[in-house]
Amino acid sequence: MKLAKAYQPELYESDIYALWEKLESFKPAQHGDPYSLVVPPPNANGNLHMGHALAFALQDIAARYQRSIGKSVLFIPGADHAGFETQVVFERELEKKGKSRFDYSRESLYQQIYDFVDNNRDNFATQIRRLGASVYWPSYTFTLDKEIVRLAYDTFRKMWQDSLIYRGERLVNFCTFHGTAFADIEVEYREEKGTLWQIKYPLTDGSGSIVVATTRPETMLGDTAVAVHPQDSRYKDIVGKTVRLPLTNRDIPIIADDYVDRNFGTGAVKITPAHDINDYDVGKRHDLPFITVIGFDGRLTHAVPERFRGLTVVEGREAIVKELTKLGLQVGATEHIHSVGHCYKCSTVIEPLLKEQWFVNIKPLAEPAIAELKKGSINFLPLVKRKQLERYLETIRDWNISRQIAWGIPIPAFQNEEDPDDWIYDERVDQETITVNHKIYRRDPDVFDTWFSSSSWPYATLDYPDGNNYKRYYPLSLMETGFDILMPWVSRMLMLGLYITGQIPFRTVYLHGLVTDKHGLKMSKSKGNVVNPMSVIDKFGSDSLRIGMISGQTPGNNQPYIEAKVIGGRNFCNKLWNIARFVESLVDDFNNRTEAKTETDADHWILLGYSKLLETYVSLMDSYRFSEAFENLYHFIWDDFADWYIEASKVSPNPPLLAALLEAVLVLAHPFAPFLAETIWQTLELSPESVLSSRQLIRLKTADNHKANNFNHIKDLIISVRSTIKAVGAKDVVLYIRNIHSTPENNDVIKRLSQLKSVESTEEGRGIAVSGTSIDCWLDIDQKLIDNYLRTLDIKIAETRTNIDRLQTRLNNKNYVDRAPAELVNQSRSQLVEAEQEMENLLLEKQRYKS
RNA sequence: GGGGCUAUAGCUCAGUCGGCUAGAGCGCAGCAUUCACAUUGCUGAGGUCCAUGGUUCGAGCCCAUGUAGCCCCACCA
Repeated sequence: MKLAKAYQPELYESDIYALWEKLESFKPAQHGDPYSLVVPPPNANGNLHMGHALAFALQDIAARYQRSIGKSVLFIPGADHAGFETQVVFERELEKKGKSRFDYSRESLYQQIYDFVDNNRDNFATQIRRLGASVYWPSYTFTLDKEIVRLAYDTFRKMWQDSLIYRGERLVNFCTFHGTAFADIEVEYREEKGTLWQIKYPLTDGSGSIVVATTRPETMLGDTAVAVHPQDSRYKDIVGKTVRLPLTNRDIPIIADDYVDRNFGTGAVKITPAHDINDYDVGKRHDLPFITVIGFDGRLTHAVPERFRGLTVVEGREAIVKELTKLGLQVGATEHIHSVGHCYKCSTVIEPLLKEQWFVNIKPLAEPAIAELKKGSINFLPLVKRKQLERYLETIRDWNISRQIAWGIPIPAFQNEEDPDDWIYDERVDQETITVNHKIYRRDPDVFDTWFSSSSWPYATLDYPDGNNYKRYYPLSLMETGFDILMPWVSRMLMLGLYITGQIPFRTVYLHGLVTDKHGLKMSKSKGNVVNPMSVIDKFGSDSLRIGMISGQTPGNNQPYIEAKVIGGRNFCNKLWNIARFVESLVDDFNNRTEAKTETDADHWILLGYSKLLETYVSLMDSYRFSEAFENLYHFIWDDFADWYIEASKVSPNPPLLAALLEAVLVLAHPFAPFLAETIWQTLELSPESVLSSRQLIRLKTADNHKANNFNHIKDLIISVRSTIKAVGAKDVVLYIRNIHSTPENNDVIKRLSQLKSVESTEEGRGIAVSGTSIDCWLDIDQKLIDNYLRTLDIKIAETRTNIDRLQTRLNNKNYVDRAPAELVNQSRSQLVEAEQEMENLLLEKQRYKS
């Protein structure tokens, strides 16, 4: 089969992926050291975005590279039910039909969302295939798969038995629009302008009053104390007295607590234990009553005077301030900037509300994780993220794992109808009530936080505890994910991994940054700056997208999506394609070719280049420096192979060597351009038994360094000649080259690549001397151009002088000579000798033309 | 309030152990054109490595301070 003139990815990509699947190319090899990685499961309901394109590129490059060095690679794909996220998406669908989640039972809602996600699954898997991800599909895992649910239950039960789970009425972050609680980390804080009101609370005994400062007057109806600082002399005498809470007939105590900041506001704080996290702590310390005045619907409750009941928080605030003002109790209002928590989906202000929830006592889990981090047993890229994670774990609060949504794993806990404190663990979650010991228990309607189950991902996907995969591939070699989920996900995987398996869950964590638009702004639908990876593939091909994403990429930094980089990738693919076409034109049968012999200087030079490349490539790939590895490969293929070696080949072709080089280079390129490399491999029918994707790195024969270096001199000469010809504006020039440097074949290369009229061997110099090369040679240029030549000569003389001065200054510095490594000093010395020689030649040359 | 990141060519970014003339891609200027490839080739211009101070024989890199932009965490009633 012949290669077409230009690479058209759309003609090949889907066939190539199908071929890989048919041949089970991504099935882990029987032999070889294990290397494992798991896709951080994208939301099963959605389309992949640019962040996924980057993540899959990085992961797949790692996987393919590791296969090429003989590892047994297990690369596991998966999808996340993404509880709350997905329910929100589904609710929007319902909304379009004029329905809401309240129209259905929890079971029905679950089933509908399940079907909805199931319908989208093909779409999702197709996109992963289009990205070329070399995942092993039979190991595909979904976060609601039986085994995953099983593990979530086992984990919950183990924690229950270890007394790490407790149920408590705590303040939770509650979104009154979505009707569910969130973990601390899910709340989005924003700086906002608010008002700080000063409100006078009269003392019950009529002996005066105390003024408190608050941004939330509506919660005063739930106040159960006023707090001042114990050392605050202003209030010393009234601590222990009570105040009559305005708008109510309750008397509440004035207490002393050093939580209070004397310098803020009036130094007196109203304490509302049921609606503020700090007040909650104060309330606990002082054993105050908890009065809930805001309900889960975001409206004032029955605990407030009738005229305020049912008002929203905002309405209540207005009404209360109005009434206080009328009573003369509102004695000040100043603008105040503070940060307010919002629901990250709907922006509703998060209310801290008292709610019974399941919590994980996190300290015992965090401590071993911190210890592992400190030991450095996990390699972080970038390293700085390790410290950040450590700090996060040191201050982490207990983890609320209940969510009040339908889409998720039901919590396997039941409550005694008679005794609310009697909770039992039971997995019969398909039943609303169960009977145990003649007592009726009612199922907790809540589901687990998504992170609770997805944090078991590293071992759950490996069939913990009995699976062979677990035994062979745990801990994972690599966890590649976005740095935005370092805290919510990576931290929890680490804690759970240690807790359940007793081992770290992964050896290396690679964190990529956010893919922004070209101006560095976050991509979002509302800004209209979203680029869809699938349309990029349509336009430029999958490999081009991949190369565009990883070139210049480093871990931990955001990176803009730049189309020019994708185009650069496309051009590279085209270059490699055309190299293959050139080689194809010289080789009849790739499988029955004679062994490559090394003949010309160019042959030795390219072989030496390849072996250097191979060494650099392996060391960079091993340390996850993909961008640099690719850059080296890119320049070898484009500059060395195409621009020099192939050009030289046109003078004296060595087809077997060209074929061997092409083959070798395709193996190195395939992690970066898998579709292209495989297409060439298949089309040229290289090693027909195996696809490229299971081919290991190829070591070529060694080169003669002396001959290779000879070609370097030829290269320098050609560059100098080109540059000189251009500078003086000559055409059709003859080059004379001294006999000892000359071989007929190199002369032909020089002639061709410098576009000379001819190259002739000579004993004596004729014409102008070519500088910047160690080969003695002369260009026979037209006398009329001598002035131009002298000008370029002067420029060169000036440059050389600068160089000599710099080297001399350095060598005159006694400290340098004494303290710098001898190797370096010697290098400087020989550089100086060289430069001086060059100067001498240049001056002589100038002298020749002076008259 | 605590912690962190970033600042290098017109643009987007690399730069590992500090090593001497700081790189890439794109863009720009000029030249080339039936040749594997115009998705091309060749030649070239373009930098106070944010600022100041320090350490060092030597600093883009290490230390200190500052400036600008960004992020994370946590509490501000």
